[in-house]
Amino acid sequence: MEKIDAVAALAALAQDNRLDVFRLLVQAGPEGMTAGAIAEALDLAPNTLTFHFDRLRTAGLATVRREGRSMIYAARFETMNGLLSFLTENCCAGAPCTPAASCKPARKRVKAPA
Amino acid sequence: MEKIDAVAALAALAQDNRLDVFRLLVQAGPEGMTAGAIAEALDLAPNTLTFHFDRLRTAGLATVRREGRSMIYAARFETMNGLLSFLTENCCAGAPCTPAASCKPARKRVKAPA
DNA sequence: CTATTATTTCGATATTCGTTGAAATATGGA
DNA sequence: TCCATATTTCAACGAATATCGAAATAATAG
Repeated sequence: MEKIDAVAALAALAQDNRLDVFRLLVQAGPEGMTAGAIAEALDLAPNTLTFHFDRLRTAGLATVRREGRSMIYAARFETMNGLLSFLTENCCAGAPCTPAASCKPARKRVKAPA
Repeated sequence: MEKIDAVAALAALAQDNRLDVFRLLVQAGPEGMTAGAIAEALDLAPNTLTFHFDRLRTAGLATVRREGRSMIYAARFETMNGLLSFLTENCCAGAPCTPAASCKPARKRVKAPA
């Protein structure tokens, strides 16, 4: 990950509500979560939430897909992984630290088949 | 590390010049570096630099000490370590990921004895 | 088509941010 | 003491940020 992308990802996560959103997306796993469910869980106005989603997407930390009337957002673990690698490398500055952080999706949540 | 501290640390690192400053501090190791040396290395105005140092210090990512006319700034690896732990935990959401990132100071730079 | 639900877009606003220039402060040297 | 060096403080400024209310858009149900 390039420095410019790391800064973008850091900035995306450096906000209270947005960090909560991302945490929720991480917990939701690759399946993702509807904007409405997140709005309800965090008690955020839908337009405010859209603003935060845009930030996360621009930083490469989230993806969207439409499903019926709902927009389903999901975390991009790959980018988070890249950020952790960047920070670990730049924190340890060439010294042989721990192998580097790694980020994998939470266990796939089993949903009742629709 | 609490969420509020993580947000503070993320925000402190989420800025181009400030991230450069921190990277430089990390490379300098526990010995630290004078404000002037950093200003020269990054071509930043001294007052701008003071502003960024304040942010890093408030976030717990740097410390200062005076030495003669110079102020010597050093990275707080402990806080960086805490941030990496926080992100790793909140990224993997309970799933057994890699042991967690760890951040140790870079090898002590051997300076020619004054 | 009309109404309802889910989300986004737009405009406004208060706040915070990063940078600058000028002046102040602190330390050490002549 | 007077001067140079190193850094901070202060005031100002434009730009970006986070939030809100109102209106617009997309999709489905009736």
